[in-house]
This record gives sequence, C-alpha cells and structure tokens, in this order.
Amino acid sequence: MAKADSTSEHEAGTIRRRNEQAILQAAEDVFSRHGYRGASLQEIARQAGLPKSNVLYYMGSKRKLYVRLLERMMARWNAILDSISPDDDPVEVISAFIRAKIRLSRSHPAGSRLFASEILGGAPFLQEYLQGELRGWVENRAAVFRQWAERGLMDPVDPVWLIFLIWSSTQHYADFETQVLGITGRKALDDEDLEDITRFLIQVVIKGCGIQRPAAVDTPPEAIQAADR
Amino acid sequence: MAKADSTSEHEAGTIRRRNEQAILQAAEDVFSRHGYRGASLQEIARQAGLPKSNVLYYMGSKRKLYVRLLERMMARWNAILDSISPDDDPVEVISAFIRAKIRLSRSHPAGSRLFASEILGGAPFLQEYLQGELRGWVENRAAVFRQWAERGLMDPVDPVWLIFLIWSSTQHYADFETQVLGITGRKALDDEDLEDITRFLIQVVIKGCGIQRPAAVDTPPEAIQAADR
Amino acid sequence: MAKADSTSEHEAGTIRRRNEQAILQAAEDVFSRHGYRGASLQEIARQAGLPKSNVLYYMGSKRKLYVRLLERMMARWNAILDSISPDDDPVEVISAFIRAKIRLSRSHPAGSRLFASEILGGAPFLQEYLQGELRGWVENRAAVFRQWAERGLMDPVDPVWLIFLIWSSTQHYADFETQVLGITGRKALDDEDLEDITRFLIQVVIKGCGIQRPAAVDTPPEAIQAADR
Amino acid sequence: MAKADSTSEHEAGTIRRRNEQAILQAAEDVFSRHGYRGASLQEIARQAGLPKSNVLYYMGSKRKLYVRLLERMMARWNAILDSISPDDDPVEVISAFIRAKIRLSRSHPAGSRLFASEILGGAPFLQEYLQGELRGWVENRAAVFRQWAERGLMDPVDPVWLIFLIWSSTQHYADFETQVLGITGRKALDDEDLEDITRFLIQVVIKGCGIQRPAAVDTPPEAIQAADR
DNA sequence: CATGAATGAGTGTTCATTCAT
DNA sequence: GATGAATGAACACTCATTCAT
Repeated sequence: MAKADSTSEHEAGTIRRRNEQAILQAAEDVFSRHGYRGASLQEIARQAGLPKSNVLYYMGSKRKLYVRLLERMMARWNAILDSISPDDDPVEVISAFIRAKIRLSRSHPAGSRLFASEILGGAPFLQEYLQGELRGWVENRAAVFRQWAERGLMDPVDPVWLIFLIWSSTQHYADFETQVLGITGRKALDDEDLEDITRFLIQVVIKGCGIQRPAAVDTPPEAIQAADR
Repeated sequence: MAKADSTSEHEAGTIRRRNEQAILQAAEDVFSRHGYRGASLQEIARQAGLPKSNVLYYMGSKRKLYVRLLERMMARWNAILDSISPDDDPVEVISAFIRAKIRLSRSHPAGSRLFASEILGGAPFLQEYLQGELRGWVENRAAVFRQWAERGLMDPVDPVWLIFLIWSSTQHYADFETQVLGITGRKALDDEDLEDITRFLIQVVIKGCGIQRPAAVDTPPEAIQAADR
Repeated sequence: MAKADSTSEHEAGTIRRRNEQAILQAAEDVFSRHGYRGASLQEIARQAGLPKSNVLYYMGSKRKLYVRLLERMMARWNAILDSISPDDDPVEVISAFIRAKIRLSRSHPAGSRLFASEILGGAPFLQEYLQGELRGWVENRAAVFRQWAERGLMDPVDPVWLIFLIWSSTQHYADFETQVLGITGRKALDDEDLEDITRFLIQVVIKGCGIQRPAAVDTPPEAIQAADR
Repeated sequence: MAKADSTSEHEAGTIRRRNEQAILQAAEDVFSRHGYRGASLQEIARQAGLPKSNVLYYMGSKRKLYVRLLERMMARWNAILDSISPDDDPVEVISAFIRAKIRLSRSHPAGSRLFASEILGGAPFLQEYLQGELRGWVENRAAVFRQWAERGLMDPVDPVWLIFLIWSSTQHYADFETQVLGITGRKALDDEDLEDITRFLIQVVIKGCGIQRPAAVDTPPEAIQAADR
C-alpha cells in the first residue's frame, strides 16, 4: 500500500510533478467538456488514474483546480499576445497573429474549449481578466490598427470587430471541432488541413480589409502572397 | 408569480402554454450557461417561478427538456438555411446569410450558446444532425460556391472553410457576448452595434473572397456597396 | 372527453362496477408482487387501463384500496372456514379442508400472495383479525381435534401445529408458485397437478396423524382410500 | 450507537466489519418486511444507526445490497443442502433435513422472509438460481427418494411434492411467524415450541409417507421414535 | 506524503394526494 | 361523475469535501 519503488524516481517532486500534470490534463478535458459545474472530481481522478482524494490533495479544491487551469490557459494566451508597434508591417503582424492563434487552438484544444466554456457561462472567474488585461491589449492593438488605417495601410474598419473576427474564426477550429469533423466527415484535422485553413483566413482578412505592406524599398510586392508561409 | 387574472385565461391551455414557455426560456438560459450536466432542474424551476416537480410534470425529464430545446434551436437554424441556386447573385446570397445569422444570434443568444455548449461537450445529442442534415446543407452550398468560382464570380476558396468562417464570426456575438461586452466595456450591444458588425463582416467576406455580382445588364457596380442593406 | 356511449350500459353502476373490478384485480396483483409500500398507484392504474386519478376516485386512498383487498381476501377465507363438530367424520373434514384450501390458492393466487405479503410485513393491517376472528376459529377446531384424539380417531398431535401444517403446505402452491414452476420446469400447474398434490397432502396428513373414520355401521374401511376424491 | 471504546478496535477493518454487519442486519429486516421496492435505504440506515450515505458507501447501491443479502441467504441454504445417497437411512435423512430447515428458519428468520418476499415478487433476482442450482438439487434428492420407494422403504409418493411439503411446513414458522404468534397468543416461539413442532413434522412426514429404516441387523424398530432427537 | 473512510448537501425522479373543472 | 393539473415529500444516488492515519 505505502510501498513505492523508490529506486528510479527518488528525486524529490518527480512523482508529484507527474501526478499534477496528469490531473491538470484530465481536468482540462473534463472541465472543457462539461463546464465547471458539470465536471466531477471523480471523473477527473479516474481519467488521471489517481484516487479522488489525491486530486484534492494536490489541488486543494475543485475551484482552485479550475482557476489554475484558467490561469494556465491565460498564460498561453499571453505568450502570443505580443505587443506591436505602428511601424510593423501590417501584413506580417496580422498573418503572424492568425497563424499563432490557429497554432494555439491546435496545440491546446481542450484549454481553448475550457476558455470558451467559461465565457459561455458568463465568465464568473474571468470577469476581471477580460475587463483588465485583455481589454488593455485590445485597445493597444486597436490604436495601432487605426494608425495603419490613417496611413492608408488598411481599410478604415473598426479594429475591435477585426480582432473579434480573427479570434472567432480561429478559435472555431478548437471549440467546434466536433461540428467541423461531423460536417467534413473526417476523423481529425491534420496539419495540412490546418495550413489550408490558416492561409484561407489570412487571405480573406488581409484582402478583405485591404491590408498592405508599407511601401518599403526592399519589399517586393510578390512577398504579399508569400506572407502566409 | 403574482396573482394571475383568472378572467382572461380560462381558455384551456393558456396556463400550460405560459408555464411551458417560462420553463423553456429558463432552461435555455441555465443549460446554455452550465451545460447539460451542470444545469440543475432546481435552478431552472426557480428561474421559471415554478416548483421543481412542475418542471418534470411538463417536460418529463431533464433529458427530454434538453432535447426539446435543441430541437427548437435546430428549427430556428433550419428556418434560415434556405437553399440557393448557382443562378443567384453571390453578393446577395452571402450578405443575406451573414445578416440572417447575426439576427439569429441576436434574437436567440441563449439558444445559440446552448448549441455551442452542446458542441463543446462533444455533441452527444447532435451527432446525427451534424453528420446528416447539416452536412448535406453544407455540401449543397459548397457545390454552388464552387460553380460561382468557376464562373469567376468569386475567388476559388474552399467553400467549407468559408462557411465555417461565416458561422464562427457571426456566432461569436452570441457565444462570447460576455467577452465582447467585457472588452468593449459596454453593458449590451445595441442594434446599431450589430448593424456595424454585420456590415463589417459582409464587407470583409465579400471583398476578401472576391465575390462579385453576375454581369447583369442592369446592375451597376456601385450596388455592391449597397448590398448589405 | 365526457362523451360516453350511453346506449348499451346506461344501467347505473355498470361502468363503475367494471372499473372497480379492474382496479381491484390489478391492485391485487401489484400489491401481492411488491407489498404495500412497494406497490404504486401508477402501476395499478396502468394495469387496470385507467387514469391514475380514477383509482383514487374509486378507492379513496392507497391505504383504503389495500384494506379493501385484504377484507375481500378474508371474506374468501371465511367462506371455507366452516365450523365443524366433534361428531363429524375426521377424514371427511380434514380432506375437505385441504381440498378447499388448495382450491382457494388456485382460484385466487394473487390474493393468497397478498395475504402472505401482509403477514411477512408484520401484519400491520391484520393484527386484529389474526388475534380475534382467526384465533377463535383455530381454537374451535383445536378443541374438536382434541376430542377426536381422545376418542381415538386420530393421534394425539397438537392440533394447532396440524392446522399450520395444512395451511402452509397448501398455501405454498400459491405463494411460492414461482419457485415451484422454476424447479419443476413447468409453465404452469394444471388441474391434474393440483389434484395430484391435493391427494398427496390428504394422504400424508391423514396417515401421518392416524386419522380414522368413526366406527359407523355403514362406512366400510375401504372408503378411507376414496376419501380424497 | 453508544460511544465506542476506541481502545480495542484500532485494528484496521474492525469498524468496517461492524458497520457492514449492522447494515446487512438492518437491511435484511427492512427488505424482508417491505420487499425490494418497498424498502428504503433511509430506514435501513436509521435502523443501522448510520447516515444514509454511509450505507451506499459500503454497499454501492440498493440493488447490490439486496443481491448480497440474497446470496448470503443462499449460502446458508446450501450449507444444509447436503447430498444424500440411496444407501442412507431414509428416516435419518428426512429427520435431519426437517430439523435443519427448522433450525435455519429459527436462526435466520429475516433472511428466510427475505427469500419468501423475493419469491412472492416473482423471483426477479433468483430465477437463475431456482432453475439451475436448486432444481438440480431437487432432482437429485427426488431420484434417491424414488429408489427408496422401489426398495419399499417408503410409499411411492411424488418426491417433489414431498420436498415442497417439507419446505413449506418448516419455512412457515419464519415467514408466517406473525400469524403464528397472533393466533397462539404468544410473544415468541421458544426452543421448546420449536422442538415440539420439529417432532410433530418429522412424525407426520415419516408416518404419512411410510418411511422406514432399512432392515439392518442392529437397528431395532423402536429407534424410529427416537430418530428425531 | 498520500489515500481510504465518511458524510451533509444536492441531484433527477417518482409518489400519493389535492384541486379544479 | 370522472380526470387532467399540480405539488410537497420521499426516493436512490452523486457530489465535494473533511478527517484520520
């Protein structure tokens, strides 16, 4: 019962780290599928291959576990929310952003759905984040977009709606994966599909908003087509 | 809740209809916020102003209530899934579709979120619908889009990705309403906002996919700008 | 809804009587299988082919319905509990009693099981009957048996144990019908089986207790063998 | 119920064993009185002096608890269902069997009633047992009885009816205890009563079926009277 | 450090009963 | 006279959590 083979992993914290990871991964899946209330620690524990008590031992409470998952996801988010300057190339920035968002949806679909679930439920745990950090980031980007529009580098579209367009259309492939697979009749989306989708979205957004590269000396026009590589 | 005027509603079924409506509305809200598992009949009943037993009396079971809500939402969906023909004006069709989707998200946000929640959870109740009816509809549309592309009326984009783009970007304003409001700092999106968003999305999609009106005799080019009325 | 064909059965009470009979029969079955608590009016109503409200309308309450069934069964019981006198022929009396009990178990198996179920549950509704009416009957019979024993017409067995022996061994074929059928591998016990069993029980009891016919002039000894016809 | 001395029971499993026993005993009583459906975990828990959750924690579900009780009772049954051979002394075998059955009814009256209740309800959980194991046992016994009859050691009675006679007449003192007490006016049956009953039943069966000891050299006839010691 | 034991609160559902027509 | 509408109480069962070791 208490006997563990202390041979191979006696470095402190290895088991702990592994168990925590297992719990977090299982929890992300269960919470994303059933929401905060609908998720049960029992199912999380089962999926993590640990006794239920263990989950609480590591995580303290259901609420703390959930918040920790949200924070982990926000950290991933923030990692791609790099700041931009009006001097950047709009085409590059937009392309990179779309590409990064798609990549995030692909690498962390459960986390992405967890976030969506939280928002669907009225964001009881994320109100502060939305109205603070995230809002600031959006406003910064929006200011840059407006400058670009003033300089004729893109159509004078509302930058906030543009950001939402990019968010929603990229997020879709994680959140509505079930629907996408059901309709396309596939078992899964492979890398090629994702590359296709990425290019499509970049093209539509850039062309649809009339986004252009700044008239720099050394950027030949045909680079636009290659931007989404 | 308050004393009902027993004068005007003695016609059989009036109370029933009203209670059913109250339950459906409350349930749509609760299910959409907490998912199927996380929703509780207790809360639905409280929100509908009825005893819990009454909810089950009217609806039979939690599952039946949920399915009924999904079917109601699917019916609303189907109402805007009108068929199109290759001879239609692509600009009109796309514009009308985006407009209708936004309107649906606006008139039935809870239902829209309910649908999203069902998909997030792996669509246990909607698999069949997704792989049947909806898939067929998408394939029909896709075929028309491809013909348009062949006739040069739009860029040769993958029609399925295009449909998903429209779905996701419009659905967003219902599903992620909390996020939208949190970031924009508003209490609610008014009709003007929605009109703005609608025009923005129509413009981006039409321009971004190079969608054009057929070269009819009497359709001057500037009508494109007015298409999103 | 209210329209009934008042043509063929307008004699007052015909429908009522028929409905009551249907309810009583269904209730006897359901109560006998699940006991007082375990039985549900819903199931009784369904089995009677009537709405649940109707059952209560006719019977007042679950308790009243149950008591009525018990009383009906007691009445059937009493019908075969005829009094005897020391001057009767013991062989005839015992044979007739066993035969009558078997016949009762056969004609009203559900009622018989209902009674058994009531006793199993501690006879909450029949205490009075057991300690009053039935006890008196047993004591009367016992007195007669004792007189027979004194006159050498039967072995000096305890008459109460004898009565219980007859009760239990005959009751068995109603109460444990399921077991009997399961073990014998039959679908049902037919009249021939019951006749077999009746003769067997009569023989064992009469022979086992040394019960004899009184030395009357006109009763030849070989009549003993024919007593169980 | 009272303060437990926490001194002597620190050995693991003692509390568990005691709680399980309390639950099983309470459940046997409640199930036997009200049947499977009519029994409530609430009442079982109250009678065991434990919270309702605890009952489910130990037993898993109402059904599992019930099945466990049945299996426990079947095990007790099987313990007295020893096999016999045609060479055994019929008087001994029958006497021992009756005696064992009475003893079982006395030592486990609630279990005996539980079994009766299950049969009354149509044996939904015991069909298999009845038609398998128990049927086989009956057939084996019956074959032996028939050989005895051929060798003139007993009357040619149907062995199955004989077995049922023994079962029913002995079972009666557990199942219909309430009736027996009500009619005899006693508070309980004591050992002397049971001994009386046992002898009576043995006598009636042996005499009634003409069962004899095999004509062994050293068994004087008067031993028959002593067989039921 | 980690995990079985234990439980009050809450789940969806069924129930017998009352009420209104 | 007969039956849908309605509901508080009880049902079996699950839950997140605390405790003990």
